[in-house]
Amino acid sequence: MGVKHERRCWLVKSEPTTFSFDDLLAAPESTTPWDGVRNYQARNYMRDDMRVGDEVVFYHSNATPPCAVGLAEVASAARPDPSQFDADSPYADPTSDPGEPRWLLVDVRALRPFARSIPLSEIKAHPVLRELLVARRGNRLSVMPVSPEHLDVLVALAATDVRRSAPD
DNA sequence: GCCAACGTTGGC
DNA sequence: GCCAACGTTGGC
Repeated sequence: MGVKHERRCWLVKSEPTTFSFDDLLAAPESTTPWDGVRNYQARNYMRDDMRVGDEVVFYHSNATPPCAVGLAEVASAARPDPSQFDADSPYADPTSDPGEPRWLLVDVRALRPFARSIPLSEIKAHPVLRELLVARRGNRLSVMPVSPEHLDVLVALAATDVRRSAPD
């Protein structure tokens, strides 16, 4: 028997007015290069820890309400982010050395939208999900780890109908 | 639009 | 190496 890889799970943020989960679903192969990450910690997660097939929660930031909207997966290993060398890109970094690019990206592929989106308010109020990094005050990472246990809770919650406040 | 939190920059 | 200034993120 081969050695079983431990699951690694992630959450990525995107502003839906810039790039939404629907945009990802509509992209060729439902896949896009996750470019523009300009934070060292987020870059290091992509470079050192992300593997093809890792599950990814897609989160809409700066949305009304901010919420987790669907499931995606890592679809490539980390590679240089071309936008850092594109002078016309808002993500251009003229100080990055093409021989040793500073910024990396991975491809992200949409798997399926959640049956219902889970708003941040519900994540914060949830006894387990409140531990998520995205629920922590002041957190600004655009790529962050999520434990498999937390991801499972979130996915199960997102598969349910909106909870009724009273039985019929 | 406001502002708290955070990362980065640069003077010293 | 410290830290104030600044820019950005992102919830509200």
